[in-house]
Amino acid sequence: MNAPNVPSARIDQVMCDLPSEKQLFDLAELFKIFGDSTRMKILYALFESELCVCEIAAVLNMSQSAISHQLRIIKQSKLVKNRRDGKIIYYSLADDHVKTIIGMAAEHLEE
Amino acid sequence: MNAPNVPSARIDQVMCDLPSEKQLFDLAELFKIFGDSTRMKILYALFESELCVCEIAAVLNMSQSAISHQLRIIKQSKLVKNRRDGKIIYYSLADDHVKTIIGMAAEHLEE
DNA sequence: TTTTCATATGATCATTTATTCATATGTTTA
DNA sequence: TAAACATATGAATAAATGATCATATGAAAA
Repeated sequence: MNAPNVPSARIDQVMCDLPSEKQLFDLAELFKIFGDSTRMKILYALFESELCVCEIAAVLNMSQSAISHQLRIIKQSKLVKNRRDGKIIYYSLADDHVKTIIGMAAEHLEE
Repeated sequence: MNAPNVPSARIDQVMCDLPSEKQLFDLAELFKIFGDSTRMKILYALFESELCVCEIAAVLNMSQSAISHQLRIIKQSKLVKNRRDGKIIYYSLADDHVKTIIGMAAEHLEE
């Protein structure tokens, strides 16, 4: 059940070239954000302009609560930021990384 | 509970600029691949060179079965390919998209 | 200050998912 | 052909996750 005829030196090599457990975990956590249709829709909606929670809920035709829960998750990853204007809270993309990352993935799918 | 003082025209605008339901779903499905530590480790291990299932299991210190199940999922997304050499099956990255996509995400985390 | 509106959040439930175990498939070697 | 090896796969289980409902918070308007 061990690796076959391969010198274990090669396995050690690959092993120690891996990023740290924490780095790998953080990366996976970040990608989890994109790995859900609802969150993907929210991010795409924000491509256009900043939107408040109500508007996002309207655009996705989902409940305010569901959107709010998802926004909380997305916010943790620092992919979006928000600002308050009275009782309304506007969300927007934090930077261009979102577009770039999604763009790369979209490219893969086109082939 | 509807969007506040915002003309619904803006909501319609954003709505119809969204990619199709299927495109959004496929994108999310692709990102799900990266959204798990084990699969992330497998992909990183394959950055170096092609590896057989046994080797990957050794590198990640996990069971052959667990790795095989995950490879099946990754293979569906066409991110990896494989070739058979006798009883050994070698897996490798299908193209450079994996590196690019992960690279972009890693950049986001570095800030 | 009471009401209303926009958003956030805790609990719950149903679904999805990752691993394990047992076993099947397919290839090589004795 | 039988035994050994590498990989794949189905069933089962525990843990994670997303939506809903009810309710809390916080700000503006009446």
